[in-house]
Amino acid sequence: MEVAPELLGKILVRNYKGISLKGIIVETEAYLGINDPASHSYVGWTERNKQMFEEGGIAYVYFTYGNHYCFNVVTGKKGDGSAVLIRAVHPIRGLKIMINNRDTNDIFNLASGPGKLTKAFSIGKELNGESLSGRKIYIFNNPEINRFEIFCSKRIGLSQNIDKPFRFFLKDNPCVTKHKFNKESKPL
DNA sequence: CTCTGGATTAGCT
DNA sequence: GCTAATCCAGAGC
Repeated sequence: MEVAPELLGKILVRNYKGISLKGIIVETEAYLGINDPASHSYVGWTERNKQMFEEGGIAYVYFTYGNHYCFNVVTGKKGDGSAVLIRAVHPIRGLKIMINNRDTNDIFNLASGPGKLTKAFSIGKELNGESLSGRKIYIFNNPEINRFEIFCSKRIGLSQNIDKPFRFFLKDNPCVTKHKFNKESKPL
């Protein structure tokens, strides 16, 4: 829970075919682990969610709706099952590759959603369990941006435990997903 | 083994 | 705002 807003403003880097794809993280959601009914880890350890129960610092990537991958940062201690879903980033480098991956040239639409960003950054199940301080993909502090307004709202797309304000985003950033929850959001 | 629904998106009305 | 697309993990039998 504490980690999700801290990831905002940091830079996600994906080294893909020798090129660095970079984006500023602008939207995240916290999934607390085995006590959070909305979390995949709520049901306990399974083949699908096993990476969530590892020590934090690795990726949990899963496939959903028959079409899309979602990218999470595992944040807990071993056995916790907690993770942060990266919902959107603001692309800043490697735009040509992302445009090619996404079939759109609208910068604000390239990675403005969990399925969109995995496609733009070419993140698939082969990165499930990958270290986030390794070569293929990593996250680092952004030295330039340190002032921005963080808002929070309910999490999107859930059917259980839907009222917790565990979605965090940079206020007014154009790459944050458009959603009715935005207007009922409030400062963190 | 079969069935169901999902941490979504794009495209149409 | 509504829904098809499209697959697989989890649950039930």
